Amino acid sequence: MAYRETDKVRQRKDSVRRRILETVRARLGSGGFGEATMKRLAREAGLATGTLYRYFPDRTELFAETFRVFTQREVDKFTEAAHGTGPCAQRLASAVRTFSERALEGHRFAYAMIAEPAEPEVEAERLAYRRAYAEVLHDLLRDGTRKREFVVDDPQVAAAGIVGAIAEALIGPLSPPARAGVNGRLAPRERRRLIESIVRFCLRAAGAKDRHYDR
Amino acid sequence: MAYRETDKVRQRKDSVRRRILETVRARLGSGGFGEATMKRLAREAGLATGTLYRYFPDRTELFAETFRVFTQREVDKFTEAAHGTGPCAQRLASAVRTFSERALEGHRFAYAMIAEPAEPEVEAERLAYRRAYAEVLHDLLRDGTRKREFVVDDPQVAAAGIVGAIAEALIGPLSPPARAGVNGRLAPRERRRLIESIVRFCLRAAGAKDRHYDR
Amino acid sequence: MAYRETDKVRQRKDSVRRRILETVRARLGSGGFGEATMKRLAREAGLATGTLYRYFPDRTELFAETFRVFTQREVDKFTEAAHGTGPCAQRLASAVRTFSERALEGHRFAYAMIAEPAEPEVEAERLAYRRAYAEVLHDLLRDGTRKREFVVDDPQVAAAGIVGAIAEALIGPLSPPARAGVNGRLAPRERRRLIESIVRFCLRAAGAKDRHYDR
Amino acid sequence: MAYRETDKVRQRKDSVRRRILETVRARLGSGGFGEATMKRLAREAGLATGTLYRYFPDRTELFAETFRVFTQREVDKFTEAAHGTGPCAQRLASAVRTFSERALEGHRFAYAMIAEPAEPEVEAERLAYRRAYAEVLHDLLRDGTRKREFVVDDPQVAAAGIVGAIAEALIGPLSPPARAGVNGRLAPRERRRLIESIVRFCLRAAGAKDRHYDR
DNA sequence: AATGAATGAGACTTCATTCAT
DNA sequence: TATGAATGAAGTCTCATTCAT
Repeated sequence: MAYRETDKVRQRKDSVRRRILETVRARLGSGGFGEATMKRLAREAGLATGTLYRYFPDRTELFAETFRVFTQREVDKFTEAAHGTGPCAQRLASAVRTFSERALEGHRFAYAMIAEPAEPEVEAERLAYRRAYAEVLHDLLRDGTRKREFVVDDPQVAAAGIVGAIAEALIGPLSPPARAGVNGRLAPRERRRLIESIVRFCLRAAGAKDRHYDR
Repeated sequence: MAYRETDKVRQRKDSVRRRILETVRARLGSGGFGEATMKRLAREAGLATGTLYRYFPDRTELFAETFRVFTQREVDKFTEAAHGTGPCAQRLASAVRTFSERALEGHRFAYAMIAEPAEPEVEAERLAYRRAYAEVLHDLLRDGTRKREFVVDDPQVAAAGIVGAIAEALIGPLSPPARAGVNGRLAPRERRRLIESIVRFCLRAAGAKDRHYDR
Repeated sequence: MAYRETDKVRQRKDSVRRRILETVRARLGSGGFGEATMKRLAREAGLATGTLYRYFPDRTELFAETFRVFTQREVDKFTEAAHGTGPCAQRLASAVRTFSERALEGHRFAYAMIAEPAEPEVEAERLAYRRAYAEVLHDLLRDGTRKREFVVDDPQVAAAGIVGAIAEALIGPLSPPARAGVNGRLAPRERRRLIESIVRFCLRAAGAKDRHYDR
Repeated sequence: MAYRETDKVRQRKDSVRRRILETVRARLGSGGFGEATMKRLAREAGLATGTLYRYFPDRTELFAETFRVFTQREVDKFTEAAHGTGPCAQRLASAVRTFSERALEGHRFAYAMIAEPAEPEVEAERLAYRRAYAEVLHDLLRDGTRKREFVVDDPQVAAAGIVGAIAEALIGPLSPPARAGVNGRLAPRERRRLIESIVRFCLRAAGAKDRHYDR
């Protein structure tokens, strides 16, 4: 019986690949690049070192691909939230909430995605990540300005500013650990309050007339 | 006579120490942690590797101290700008300008100070750095709110948001390279315009009634 | 019918085996041992890595067998040329020409066969290769000496010397690239001239009275 | 007391460098490139791995430098022998003896120097090595031909041929182990006889009229 | 019988740190 | 006190070999 790349094999390969990417994400999310050695990643994925190299040509590309995959996922959610049909302020509020909630989940990973300097290939992915967010916001802000729902001088600056504001408010020193409970996580109640604070801040920064789009 | 000699020696040691810290700053400012090897830092400071260890116990502490020293310097300037006697909006504008200008100067260094994940000791310094900024802003925002010059729901969130907004708008994808001229630097005109955009964004985010504190 | 099936299978296996050996030869002939990884060889033979191990127990034995097979082929040609019925000098000239021409064809492969140090098992094959040539020459030189056509003090040394002289003159620095035309190959005219120079050198080294056995 | 590269330190460094090169030579001389790993070389030189990299930028350059150093030494001796004032045949005999004796000492090392394919940088050194020998011989053969002491058709081919003949006769299968005594070395008596056989072969190959330049 | 995914030892190289001079 | 030579642990990556499919 000749060897065939059966469905089973292909599924298994896909699953291994996903497992590797998920492992990288987890490690970046708790220790940053410094701790993400190939050997350690392999061990944590339950594989041999060499196996990583069957799926990705080198360490750089492994990280770049991780960024690509998870960026896409995040940006999709974000875009979906921002592209509703309701009032712009409502859509902005929804987008900010989405971003915030997902970032609070993947704390340090979002951090690594947004901030951690790395090799040029990775920087390129990071750039795409930030830009994707900024662009979605940019469109939303311009739309809102046209419709007189927002007052924004420079939509590009405002878009970047909102992204940065959320990130900083979420992962900066004010919230965790400063506001964190045990094990560095916010209690659900605190967390909701923090997010709504951020939402209001962003709405105000966008010059939204109506800032009452509470859930 | 003996103690005079001692004095001279101390001065010399201080000077070497400052030189080392300045070298670290310069290197972080053009290459990040990755390129900041002890050997290279020593060479760039005109010293031998071993000499660095006479001034700092290890690499971690060298970076931590660098952060400490330059954080203090930056925060001092920032505080000075924020602590004037004029209207709060004017003081906020001035503080934002100060932060922005200094960050644009020391681009990558500010980046490293704000963003680059590192060992816990360094993270602690970074935390202090961000917190120092946030606290100055926090005070200013509360002051402004009391005086009815600002409208802010949660001063802590707003403070962090403003810090993040500035950082993102400055070092995010919007500015260099997207807005950059040749060699990655903004032309003075563009640069002024960018900073004023950021100032207006922050004033609005603070709910400032009067947003016309142009220079 | 069963045994016919078996026959067909055997033929197929032989054909695969030959294909593998030919692939090894080709790779050694253009890249040496360094580039001859099992994976690459498998790919170039149109097989999977594992399949190589069904035909040869390990890498060492694969190379050893390659040497064995091609050595035999070369030595056969050489022996045929040396074993004619004409004058010894003529036969020597013919043998030298044969060796030279074949070596110039399979440049790097001959090189690998003659020179490249390797594991003991391969060295053993290489030894056989060199010895086979030397023995054929040895017989010819003794024959010629008895018939007073040659003057040779020590036929063993002379035989080895002639083998070495040919090899060196062909693959040493004198010929390619020093004498080579484009793409490292001698023009046919130059090539003929080089070979005839070598022939004359060998004839003289054998003390041949008559050295005019030009083609 | 400021640090100064004292003579003692410099001498020590020179000595370490020589020790490393000698270690490489020894290892190439008994195992070839395959066994010459950086770790093993370091251990055999009594150093740490990293120390090798203080003296040579990488493995390739370490080998290239080894070749350079020992090539020069060998070629110097060879040239000295060939450049006497006596009859050409005598000088050829002397040069051949020199080459042979030294090659018999450093058996496999000479082999590695002459034959083992390696990275381009090493190949370049090897080329220089062979060419240096060939050139010295080439000059001698031309000189002898002018003075009617030699009869040679193509001095380049003859020069290469003589180099190859010596190498093959010495390190080929005929001599060790075939002719070797215990531990792969020739007895002094056998050794002298072998060398004189080679000398006579070379003299005849050069068409020397007088072939009696025994020691 | 054939496949190629997986393995893991081992190669080269870097670099923070120590210590004799 | 300053130097920089030496160290060796640890990182990335390769590749011969095994084995479930």
